[in-house]
Amino acid sequence: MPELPEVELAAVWLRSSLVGRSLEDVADHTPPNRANADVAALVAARPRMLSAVRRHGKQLALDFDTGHTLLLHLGMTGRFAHRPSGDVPAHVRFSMRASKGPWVDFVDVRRFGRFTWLPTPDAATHPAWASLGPDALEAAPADWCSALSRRGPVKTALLDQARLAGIGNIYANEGLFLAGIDPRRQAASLTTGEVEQLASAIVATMRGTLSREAGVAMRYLSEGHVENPFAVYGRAGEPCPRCGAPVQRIIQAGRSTFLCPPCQPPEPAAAGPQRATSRTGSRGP
DNA sequence: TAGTATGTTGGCGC
DNA sequence: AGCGCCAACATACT
Repeated sequence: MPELPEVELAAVWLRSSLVGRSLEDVADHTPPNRANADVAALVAARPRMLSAVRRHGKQLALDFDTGHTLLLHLGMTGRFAHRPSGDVPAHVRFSMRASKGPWVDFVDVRRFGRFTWLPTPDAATHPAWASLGPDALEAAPADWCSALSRRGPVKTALLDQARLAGIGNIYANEGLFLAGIDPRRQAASLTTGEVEQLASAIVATMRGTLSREAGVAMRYLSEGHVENPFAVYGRAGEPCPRCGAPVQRIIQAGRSTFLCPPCQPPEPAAAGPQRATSRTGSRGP
């Protein structure tokens, strides 16, 4: 379930499971007909230790003692899980095991996860990292303003990893609802105050997930269904938790958008140009 | 069976 | 050039 909070939890979990411990085994479980050169290179390098795990947005960098780095994106369904022993479950791509520890499996049902094996620890220069905007949990107010100063709907702008890194469909939807902003509004039409409200709503929702799932996420492979913890995401037709009106689902840029129309009204037409002008003017050269 | 799914990317058209 | 839209990627579930 990887957006920024889930990737951060994966990083924390990998650090506590593997970093600094003696690495006993690394195994490639990719089927031969889908062989992956980067996973093969990881195994062939025979690393003895995972030295550090870093995260930026939804990207992970696993630094090994050999000087190599595995860049890893979890895609839609990538996740790590403990396996005490026994048969390798379906959809495991590769596994690592520290001495006296369980196997740590990278599992990816839909196989949208992407790896890149780098010969240096300098992940920051790789395009997958260099092209990312500021991390959503670290971004300053000015970063949010500039990320949302371009054309296009605010919902779509939030999903652009080159503007702000780490926001996915869930947190974009939740943040816009909590801030009372219509996802269809032009990003550049938001006032500075609205941008600040949106930023704090997204950060608060992310921190909520981090604290709620700390120590709970990345459990064993078979887990029961978890209750949807979000206000509007995935709740089309259900009553809005604030006003009771039915949550509406629309499509933007091919992705589902959930909103409560009364709580997220369109921008009043008369105020539009004034707001856009005031913010643009304050950023002048 | 058809529709939908938390992400990214490349191609196409404006 | 830059931007938005959409299909594709692979698989599971309702």
